[in-house]
Amino acid sequence: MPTDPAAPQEKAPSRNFIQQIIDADRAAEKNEGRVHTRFPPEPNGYLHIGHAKSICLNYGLAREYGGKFNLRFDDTNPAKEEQEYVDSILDDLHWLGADWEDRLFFASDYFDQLHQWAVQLIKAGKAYVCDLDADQMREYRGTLTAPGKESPFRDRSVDENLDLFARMKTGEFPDGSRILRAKIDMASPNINLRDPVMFRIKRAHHHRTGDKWCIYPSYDFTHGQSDSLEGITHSICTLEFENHRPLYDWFCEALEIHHPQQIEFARLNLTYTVMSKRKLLQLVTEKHVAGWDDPRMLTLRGLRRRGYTSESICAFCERIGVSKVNSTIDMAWLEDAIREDLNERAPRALGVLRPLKVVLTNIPEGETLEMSAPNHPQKPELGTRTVPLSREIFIEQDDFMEQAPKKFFRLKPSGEVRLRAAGIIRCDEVVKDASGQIVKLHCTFDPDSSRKVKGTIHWVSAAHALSAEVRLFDHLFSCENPDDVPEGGTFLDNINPNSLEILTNAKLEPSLANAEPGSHFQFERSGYFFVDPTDSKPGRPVFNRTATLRDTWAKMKK
RNA sequence: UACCCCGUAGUGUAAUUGGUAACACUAGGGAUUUUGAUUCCCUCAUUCCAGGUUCAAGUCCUGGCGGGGUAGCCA
Repeated sequence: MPTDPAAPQEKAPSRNFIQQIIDADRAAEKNEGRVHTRFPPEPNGYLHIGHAKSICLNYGLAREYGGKFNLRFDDTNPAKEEQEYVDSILDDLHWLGADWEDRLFFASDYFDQLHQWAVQLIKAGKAYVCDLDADQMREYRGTLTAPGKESPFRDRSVDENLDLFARMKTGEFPDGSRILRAKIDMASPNINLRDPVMFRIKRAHHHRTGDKWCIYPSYDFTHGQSDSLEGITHSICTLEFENHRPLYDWFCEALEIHHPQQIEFARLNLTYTVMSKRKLLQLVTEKHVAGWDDPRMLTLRGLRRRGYTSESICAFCERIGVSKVNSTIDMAWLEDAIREDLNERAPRALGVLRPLKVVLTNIPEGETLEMSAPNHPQKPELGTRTVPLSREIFIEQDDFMEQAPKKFFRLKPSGEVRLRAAGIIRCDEVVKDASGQIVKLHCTFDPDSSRKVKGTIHWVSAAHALSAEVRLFDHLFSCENPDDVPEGGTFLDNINPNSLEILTNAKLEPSLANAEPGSHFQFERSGYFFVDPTDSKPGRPVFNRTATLRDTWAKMKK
């Protein structure tokens, strides 16, 4: 049917507040209509899902408006930064799919320019060298409710400031003995404007500039200028920098340079996890997890190893939106995003996590039947594969109940159930050991599966099964907000002791022996699994459970 | 007790800039199903509170209340 151009159009997709700002800027032809964003990580840790939100936002905006996107490392504090982090961030960004083309920058590239600008501000009487030490600085700064007082060094002459700053640079003074400050307003209600630090003396080896410098610019004296130098139009950061914006603006104006607009949005919070670098680091260093790429960690490396795809993470970031409201997203949204992606792309397989042996008494010993199973029920074009069936098979322990409730559609004594892609079995006998534990089931197999049966279960032929290690993960914390602890407690008290379960005796269909590390499968009725890229060996894959399938039965039991 | 930001279903994001609350996820129902999966339907808010302006307020004004941020020579 031809579309009628006069017909009411689909409602315009809603615009978030940043898009609205950019729309307005472009309408006013600000920056000649250009859009240029950037992602500015400090290389002092690994990227996590919260960074992904920022990356998708910045990169997405640049693409949407046909603009540019830069990657810039904010490396102004050599004491905390390392090349290792630079490398991992580069790698994670590539994986995520962000493309900065040839625009990879480092704030440390601008140290000379920043130094020059500092001299310029000194000459303009807008910056001075202060001899107060850190404790004195704090005293003079005042408090949230009380104004600060001016430093006794505030009115030094330009020449003296120039001389002192030059000597700071040449290394004449010890660390912390002097500092270069902007001369703004010690009584400002915004503490960031109470003569903030521009350059500090710090003898530390920088991962890029080595020992060239012993003075380093502060964040506030670096960030806006770096944006400016790169022609950034919209400098997007998180809410805690709101109070820094007046200072960002002050430096751009005092220096009379291109003035990007800082825009703040709410950082991502998720239930059942922590997001701060400090806490993630603590989890790693105190060995509550195996490392930065532990599949339970919401670092990009952790998610990647867990089996999350970059597409699912971007879809998630798209779905959560962006605003200035402090909010906490339900972890279920992340799980939903990966299920949605993997449901499409993951080929199906049969895998029994906790095996229970079943003897199909009417199949002769040594005989192997070849069953044909679809690789994807909704995508016949993905074809089928052969799954062997023989006298002894494994089924999931949960799929048999001796005393079954009425709604239990699986196997029970004298009951029938369908074996996926095979046939129907009837449970004739429950075999137990001396202690009453169920050892195995005796069933009869009916290859005619045209009959209607309530339940269908997965299975694996015992003689052909691949025994594999399967790792199951749960939330790292057992409550929605791990930081919600009684007096004297810490977030570590809320660690979920059962967040990792390793199954060493899972039974998988034999085709999985050749599963490629880094590939995804759905074990039918169970979940999505990822072949661990670092621990798998040829012929001996290790599977990480990325996510379970939705399970309405499990919910009914509650 | 200072300044700044923010309050819309359980969660998150919208609402053509003053025109009668939408979308997604969750939850609860139902249909289909050789995965209790997928898919598909249905149900769930008078927008923090109180005044005010207006024919009309989630949107504007005033005053409350609530949440968050800020006192590194961290970013």
